Amino acid sequence: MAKTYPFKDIESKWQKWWEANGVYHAKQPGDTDLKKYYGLVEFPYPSGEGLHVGHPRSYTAIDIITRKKRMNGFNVMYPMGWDAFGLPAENFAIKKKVHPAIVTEKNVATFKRQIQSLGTGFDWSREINTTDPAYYKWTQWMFIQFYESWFDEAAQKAKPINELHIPNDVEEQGDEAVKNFRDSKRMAFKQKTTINWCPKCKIGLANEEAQGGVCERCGGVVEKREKYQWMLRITKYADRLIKELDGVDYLDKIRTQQINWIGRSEGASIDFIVQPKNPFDKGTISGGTIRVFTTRPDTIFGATYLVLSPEHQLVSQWIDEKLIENAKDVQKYQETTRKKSDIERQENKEKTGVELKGIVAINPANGKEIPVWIADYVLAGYGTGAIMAVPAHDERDFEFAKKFDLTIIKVIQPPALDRVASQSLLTKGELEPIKVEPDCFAGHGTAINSDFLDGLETTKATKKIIDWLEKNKHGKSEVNFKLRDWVFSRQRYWGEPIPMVHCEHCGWVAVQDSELPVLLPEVEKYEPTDTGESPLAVMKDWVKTTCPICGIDAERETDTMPNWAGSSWYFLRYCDPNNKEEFASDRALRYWMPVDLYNGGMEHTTLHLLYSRFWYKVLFDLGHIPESCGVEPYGSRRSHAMILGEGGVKMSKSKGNVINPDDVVEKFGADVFRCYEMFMGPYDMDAPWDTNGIQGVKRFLDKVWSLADGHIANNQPTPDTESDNSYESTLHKAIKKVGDDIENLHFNTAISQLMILTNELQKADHINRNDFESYVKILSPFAPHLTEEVWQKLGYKESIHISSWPVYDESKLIEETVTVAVQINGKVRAQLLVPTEISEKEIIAMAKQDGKVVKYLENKEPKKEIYIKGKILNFVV
RNA sequence: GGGCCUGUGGCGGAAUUGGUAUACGCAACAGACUUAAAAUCUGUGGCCGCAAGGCAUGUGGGUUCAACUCCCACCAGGCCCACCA
Repeated sequence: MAKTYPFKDIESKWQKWWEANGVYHAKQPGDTDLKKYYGLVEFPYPSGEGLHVGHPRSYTAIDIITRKKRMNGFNVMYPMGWDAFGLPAENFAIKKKVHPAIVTEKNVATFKRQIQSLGTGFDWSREINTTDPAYYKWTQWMFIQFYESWFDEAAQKAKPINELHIPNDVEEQGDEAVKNFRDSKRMAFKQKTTINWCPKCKIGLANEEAQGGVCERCGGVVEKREKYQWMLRITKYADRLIKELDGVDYLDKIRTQQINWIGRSEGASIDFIVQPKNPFDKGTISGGTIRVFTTRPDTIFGATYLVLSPEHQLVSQWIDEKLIENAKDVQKYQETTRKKSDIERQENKEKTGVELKGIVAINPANGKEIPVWIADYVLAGYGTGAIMAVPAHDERDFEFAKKFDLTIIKVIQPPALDRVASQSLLTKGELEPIKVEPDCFAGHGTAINSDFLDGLETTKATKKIIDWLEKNKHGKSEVNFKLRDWVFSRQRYWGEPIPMVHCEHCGWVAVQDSELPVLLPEVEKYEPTDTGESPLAVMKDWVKTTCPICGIDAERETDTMPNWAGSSWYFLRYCDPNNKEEFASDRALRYWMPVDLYNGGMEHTTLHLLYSRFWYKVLFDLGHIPESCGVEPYGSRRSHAMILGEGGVKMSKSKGNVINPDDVVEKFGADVFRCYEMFMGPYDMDAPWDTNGIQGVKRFLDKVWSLADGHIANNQPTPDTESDNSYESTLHKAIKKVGDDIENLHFNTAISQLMILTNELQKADHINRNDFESYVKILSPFAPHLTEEVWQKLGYKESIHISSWPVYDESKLIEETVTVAVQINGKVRAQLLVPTEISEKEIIAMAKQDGKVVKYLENKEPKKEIYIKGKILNFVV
């Protein structure tokens, strides 16, 4: 009587029925009194490769959770859409001369067909696409909100630019000064930054196209080039992006990765006065001040030289002022650094540098004159782009000092020794403590002695020296971040046009709201131009426009937005996807936000997750998101893992081990596919694909099918309530465990419990109708098609997926008898089958009668008797 | 170099607060049905040993009546960041 689950006849039938009946369509506030549940998976980039078997793993996982929530009585929203701007479509367009929009449309159709064949309960009435002008209109509108706002440090929030107070001295300098002041504060601003430039292809590359410092297209080495780019001031939110994580439930590793990426470090900025070395010039020409950042100001007595990054502004300035004696060497070094690729920097960490001859810096603490160098181990982009080198307490400085034979002064201060660097240097025996000689303080103002910090532990010493620096105006305490501002320009075609106009007279001006969206024009060539400008730059008709303020001829911005733009706010659009007046109504946002559960890959933890949190906070601060939604968009964040090829290696075309979801669905059906992906291992861990493993899951569902078949065949018309059944405790245990496991994303153990229950039910000669229905219900999130078919065969006209989740009976979880293991000195020696409620006294007495126990006790009286109810009885002799 | 994670049978993996290690599934073996095979069903199964018993959760220590679980040190593998002062 073995029957195979006939998925081919069943699955597409129910998929159509569900869609036609709107089973998964979420109701808007006002149409329902139910509480909401918003489950979200990262929307895919519809690549030409089609769906990967990794996609369904997370789609199914969140599908299972949202199905259960719906059965628990929530108004569930589980939407899906397309993050469809991006490089692959554009590169394909360049190669094959097909419009990216056409390629994208085709890919979306494929993805949608594939996802729909899986029976995932997405609300397709809310489908969105980032390349749809009706969508990117709002992406552009939001960019303008960034442009029209500034960050108020005191209030720690973004505010409209017209609330920016203009200081009197700026106001006195006239309109131009006021305008510049405003522009310098905007959340979106244009700035010169370095981009990756491929000299062979003559194009600017995105970071992801220039991985490892090599051009993705030609394999050539990528150079750095300076270009004006639109930037978003995410660094202003660095503190809040860390602090406000406290209010959300993120997986620990996601939280720490975000915090590390932002990279907050506390320390001090210290000013070193620079002077010409020649004593005759002293006092006549001033070299200015070099500001450095350090996390260890307490080691200042060991600072024996300064290092600037080769790109440091002051270097060129000094050359112009003819202060540098070896200007030629210095310029040569600057040039080599500029040409150095990231690869070279990474592979060769050998220290290089050039001394700036002709100038010296004064250590403000002890007044000593120290040399100034430039070296590429100091990064222009971090801190002030300059450091005080303390070779005795920093390994990099130490290496550098050894190589160029610079002074190394060990600060005699025990607390400094706890630093890993100095410790390892000391144990290597390479460092002899050197006491600073008193005569080197001579001549330079407010010098103090290094005894100043003696005996203080690091934190106290740091505080004391900062106080001293502040009092004497040599520096101040400062916090620095690794996080950089967000480079928002791309010289590409397939992205949202940045809605800005440049006017000779008014400067940069935002396009008026009524003119949005700024549509992507049709172009003939998708290649970026030789000058590194966007392909849009050659569209003279499109570029030419008039200034929204003064009306004279003006030009459009030709750069487009990065991929990350559309995905920074898509979860807001789902709340109200067809709204033509706003990106979403207040009412819809108040009801749906924040997202209850957001799932995505670890690879998006640092970029997408951070960007979208930032984007949301700015909109929130500006009042575009209701207060009641809170400052964070995602209430909880979880992460899926990868599905590997057979044998545990990454799936790739070149290895030929790619599994196509279509083939799996064709051969086994969607329910088997879903259950298999949930059963293969813990959800948050990588798991290899196993063709045999899927066979086992198929057997399981076949078993369920024939069980149901048998049950329905001798189905009673009315529900019976017979309750003396052997499977009962297993059933109630399963209701509890499957429910708990779903909430905790432990899908693999939920399925194993369902297998155990199925095996048990198979042995039973009679199953009560109520019990059988509970069984089908708890299976339904995993195998939605099969269970729907069974459900309707049981006579129901409504979907099983809107039925209610069964409740387990606590009293039925407890079995009447249990097996207790009896241990002697922690080793199991006997098993006793006893009534669950047996008392400690009784079981001890019983155990002592047991032959094996008697043997191992060897007539000795136990020193200790430990009984853990229903589990273990341990005799210690 | 820094951060995070993982080591349990032939394989994927279970083990809720420390309480019978190896659930569930795969593969394997034996049997039933069949002319035969597939499918299905029943059974066996950590390792050594005839057995009694002993040894087993990467390695070595520790805490405990009791450790996959907690602590310390180490080894192996993976991922991310990487000259971040």
